[in-house]
Amino acid sequence: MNALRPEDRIAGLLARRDFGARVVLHGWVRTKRDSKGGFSFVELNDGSSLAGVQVVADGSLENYESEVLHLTTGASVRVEGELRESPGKGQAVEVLAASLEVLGTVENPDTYPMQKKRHSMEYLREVAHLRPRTNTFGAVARVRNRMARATHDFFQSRGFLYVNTPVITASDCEGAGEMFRVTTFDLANVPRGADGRPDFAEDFFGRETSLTVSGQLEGETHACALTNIYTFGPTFRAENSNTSRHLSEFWMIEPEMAFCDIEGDMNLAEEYIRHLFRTVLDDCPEDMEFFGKWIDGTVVDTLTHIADSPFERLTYTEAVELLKRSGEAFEYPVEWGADLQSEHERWLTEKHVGRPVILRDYPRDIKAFYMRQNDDGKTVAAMDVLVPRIGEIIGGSQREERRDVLERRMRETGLDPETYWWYLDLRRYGTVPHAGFGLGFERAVQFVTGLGNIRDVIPFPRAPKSADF
RNA sequence: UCCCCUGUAGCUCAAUCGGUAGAGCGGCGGACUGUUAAUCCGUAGGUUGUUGGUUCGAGUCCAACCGGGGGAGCCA
Repeated sequence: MNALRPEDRIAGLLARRDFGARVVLHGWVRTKRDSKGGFSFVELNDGSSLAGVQVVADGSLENYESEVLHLTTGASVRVEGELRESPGKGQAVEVLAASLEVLGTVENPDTYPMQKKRHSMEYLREVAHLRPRTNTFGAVARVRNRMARATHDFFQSRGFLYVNTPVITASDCEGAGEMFRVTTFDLANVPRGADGRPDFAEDFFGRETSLTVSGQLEGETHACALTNIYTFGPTFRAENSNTSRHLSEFWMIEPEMAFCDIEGDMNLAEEYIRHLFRTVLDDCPEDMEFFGKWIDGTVVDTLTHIADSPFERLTYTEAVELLKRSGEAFEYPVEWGADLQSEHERWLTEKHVGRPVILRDYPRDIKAFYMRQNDDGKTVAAMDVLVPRIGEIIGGSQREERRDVLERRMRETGLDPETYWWYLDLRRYGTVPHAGFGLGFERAVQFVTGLGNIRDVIPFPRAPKSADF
């Protein structure tokens, strides 16, 4: 029994018109409609497309009374039959079963969590092992997959090397939030030094280690040798964030380009996002139409619009001026030097321009140490891509390539240059201007699908107090 | 972590002022029909999140805890 080929899957079958052909198909029952007139309609889905195929099972099947009539949503079957033009509405083709083998019944139909009805997203999250069997989560899985492939296509076609940066890191401060510790210590009996603190020299790696919050610093090492690279891997943040757009474990794409400045960084970010949207619109029209109909009526138009038009670009300073002049009654005042609040970002993307906005040149005091100092002495060459509804989808910057400036900045922000010796070496030996950014993959999927909660665009969401499955 | 809302049947929800726990969907049984979220009739299904408190009496009021949602902060 080999893996099914695309042409043997339901999506392939639905495209065929060679009526009369003998076909074999496999899938899970979505609905069944019986006719005591002697036959049943069994709708099968195998995840290859949103649409399923209607199987006509008539009373002549030897197991019609004993098995077919008792099929319920969720049962798995193998069908052999004939491809026919469908006389019914809603589908062009159907399969008249010559045999219908039940591979797996649903043991307790009254408590099977997936019913032939709409379920709430909150409920489906509690049955994450079965939710991919729904229309919504099947569509999310296909779109997510297509976006992952589009990511590799985009960077590969531009000569970027895919680099795998470590998941376990010893960088104790990457400037991006709380980290999950990695240890093999028996937590009930942690070795301690004379000062009473855990003695990490005794731990597995002989030092304190954590799960990565970003592959950027390691990515820079390869950009400073191979020129253009990107990472695409899991990222972990132990922040106690309870929102619809944060996860404790998420996937991030981080390109890093040598011989590239902040302008090039923004150009690439914009191209990349538009490539993602265009690809999904072109290749997943059925799933996108579904999201438009059931999740968010505006997604298709919004994506089309964004794919076809340039992003708005503003400096942080210009954005602050706009916000101050907006006449909007914000809960938090807008002040140069302070981070923009959610309400400010939303006003900019949703009300002011109505599409993505790239903000650049932020005050250096609210940004990370590695961002390149601008000549004004006050700002750094940082950029954020903000989109309506989600907010920040990309954060990036031109990196500080001047060793003395970088080292000074590290000291100012309380970091010990010693621990970043290898990062500083990149500036010591053949330093080059370089830039990069990080895109939150789930936020991109969330934006594309229109789903309201980021926990519904990753198969098994991890969030504070939530690591089921 | 903070603010607000919320937890009742497998699911989505109702239950007036504190007074016998209800419906739709789903399941099961039947009827009917080339059906499409099929339709119609019948039927089973409950420790009202947990613990404690107030009360003659608590799904309802109070407290703590646990879970869920929305918003904020942190960020991608």
